Amino acid sequence: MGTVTKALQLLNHFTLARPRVGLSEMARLTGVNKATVHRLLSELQSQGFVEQTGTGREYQLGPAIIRLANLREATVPTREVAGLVLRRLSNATGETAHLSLLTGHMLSTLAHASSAAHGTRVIIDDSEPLPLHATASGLAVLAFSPREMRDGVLSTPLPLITPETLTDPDAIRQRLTAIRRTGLAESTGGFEADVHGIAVPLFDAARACIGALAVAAPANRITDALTARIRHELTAAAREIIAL
Amino acid sequence: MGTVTKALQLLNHFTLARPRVGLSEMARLTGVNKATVHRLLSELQSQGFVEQTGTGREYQLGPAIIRLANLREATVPTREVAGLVLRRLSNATGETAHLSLLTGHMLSTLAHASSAAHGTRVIIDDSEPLPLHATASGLAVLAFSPREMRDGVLSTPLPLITPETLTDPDAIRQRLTAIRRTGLAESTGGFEADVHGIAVPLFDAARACIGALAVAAPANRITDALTARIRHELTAAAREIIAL
DNA sequence: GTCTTTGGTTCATTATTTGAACCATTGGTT
DNA sequence: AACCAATGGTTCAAATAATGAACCAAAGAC
Repeated sequence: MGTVTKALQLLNHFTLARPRVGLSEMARLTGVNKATVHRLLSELQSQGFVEQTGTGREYQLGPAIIRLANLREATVPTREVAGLVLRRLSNATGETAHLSLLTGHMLSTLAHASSAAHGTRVIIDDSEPLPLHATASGLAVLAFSPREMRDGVLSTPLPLITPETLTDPDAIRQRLTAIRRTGLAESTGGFEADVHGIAVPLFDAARACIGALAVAAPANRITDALTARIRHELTAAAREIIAL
Repeated sequence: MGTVTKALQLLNHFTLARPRVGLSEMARLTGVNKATVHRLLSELQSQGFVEQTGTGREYQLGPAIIRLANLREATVPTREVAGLVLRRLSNATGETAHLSLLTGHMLSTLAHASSAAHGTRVIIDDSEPLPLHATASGLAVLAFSPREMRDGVLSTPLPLITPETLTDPDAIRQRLTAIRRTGLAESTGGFEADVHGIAVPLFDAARACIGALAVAAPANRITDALTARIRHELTAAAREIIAL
């Protein structure tokens, strides 16, 4: 694994629940030598990708990321375009819709929209990475990704996120062939308990799978009629997205 | 220079004016070998920090940056807090205020606010990096940074951005000692023609200079009364910011 | 006061990065 | 249609930078 990759992966250990991470803790989390972590963090810090808090102890994400995000938004207005589609999709289904793109071996949620149709709804956290094996979106992407990628993901141990998470590689492969047949992925409670997700894959101009569009609903609200409606709206919305 | 730093610096060559960059062009822009650039971009791509457009030619900033920015905003609400102060500052002065933080050898603008008091106003682009030698904010930071940093910046050739840009290291050093005395930096037209900037440095809990707070006004509107007002409001606002 | 953990540094060993030269492909020019 | 000059991408020996065990000093915890 390249040094750059290693450095960038450090950033993935900052989460909502753990926004600040100390040097030793980061070494423990990543299994990388402390000296190495220190050098990588120093380089990230010198470029503003992380910064040290207050009196200089723990590390947290830095301001350079904000600047680059502003630039990305200004030049690649995916999010704006996606916003329109997502709002329509969430209104049409009465549920929460989100669009997530492949970044490394996980999905980054680009944008989401939820409907006011019900008092309860699924909440999406745009800053939380989605695992490929435990979400409908992830399965959709996995199903339509190149074989090497699939093998890469399924050959590493798959974390159990909820008691319902599918972690058996063979069982997942079976699911994936079914998904390839239908073009639709579904998953219940594999990432968040009581959440049912339905997702379709998204492709770029070179026909490579780059992400997924999904609708998530509270599991108890799921009926055949609702899934049928969601499936229909999803495929329609996906066609719109393709015309980026 | 470390490999990670080199990779991260590639990202700085994406700008509003040049959002997509090809492999050869990036090699030319950075002076790095094409093969090296290719490997670095591949690593950045594998983590979603850049992506290739459409049929796979040029590179552009990737979606992972958006996810991290969301996370940074959610966990380090600097921008929200800064927004309040900036709005007050811009209202009090009738001009445009912005807060920028040091990232590497440049400043990243975290947030800005402008006033509706006049028909003309300075426009701030949050995605544009500010050079240290050509802006009031940059001079403020430079003046209060450690000597090694100052020497590092002033020993490399300083680009002429407008005809007015100060590029002579000795002249700049003189300005910096004056700035250290007053605690205030001013600059006219060094970065954008007809823009007058006034800035104060910001420090973290360890008393290290981490950025600057600034007010920018059209040069033709500048009077002694206005600069006095801006200076007063700036120092007041800076005190608020310190209490992050 | 001692013990443990923290952030950070050192330096010989090791593995990765580097770049000149090299393809294959595309798009423009004559 | 032949040619030329770009492009994105690849190869491999040589050079360089990354690595990690051991080591500090400082700060909490007990």
